[in-house]
Amino acid sequence: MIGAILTQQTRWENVERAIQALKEAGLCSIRAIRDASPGQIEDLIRCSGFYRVKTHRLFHLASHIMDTYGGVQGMRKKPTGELRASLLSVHGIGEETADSILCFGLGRTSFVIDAYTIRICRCAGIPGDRTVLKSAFEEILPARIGAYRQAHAHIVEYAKDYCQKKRCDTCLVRNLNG
DNA sequence: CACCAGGTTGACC
DNA sequence: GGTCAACATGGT
Repeated sequence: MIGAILTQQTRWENVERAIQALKEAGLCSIRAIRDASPGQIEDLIRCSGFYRVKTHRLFHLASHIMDTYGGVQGMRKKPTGELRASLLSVHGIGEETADSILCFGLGRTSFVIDAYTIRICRCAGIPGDRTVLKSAFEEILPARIGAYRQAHAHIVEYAKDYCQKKRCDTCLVRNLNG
């Protein structure tokens, strides 16, 4: 969940270092973050960029979870749809981050649609916005969490190698809205 | 030095 | 309802 916030518009390699720093400081948990000082969190996650806004977002998420569910454990028995709406109500958490938390954090079969996925679908001639593509993937994928995680991971890996700026200029799909 | 990165929000037309 | 800058550091 913490990684989902930190990776917003940021390479995962930089996020890993921030998470390692949080762990070494004993602050890599929802409760610990809620009770930490903002300055300390800022220093620890600096290497993941946007450290001030991300610190705020971590606090928003942490206090929301503690206040609403009493902790991460309290989220386990709730239905996925309810959790998703709940997460989306947190300032700084949009659809991708919410699905990322559900899929990779809580093991729910809620497919993550990121900018790469939309871009690749455009390259492949598959139209539709995030909502349409999410439904399409969820109809196709087997209802196993491993399948959801791997499919997303494979798309990101593929995009890094083949859908970067140069190649995408070739297939004219730079504009995600067009 | 220029450009980009798995996103979200709020301001402005 | 669409477009755009802000957020900030690290890598190529």
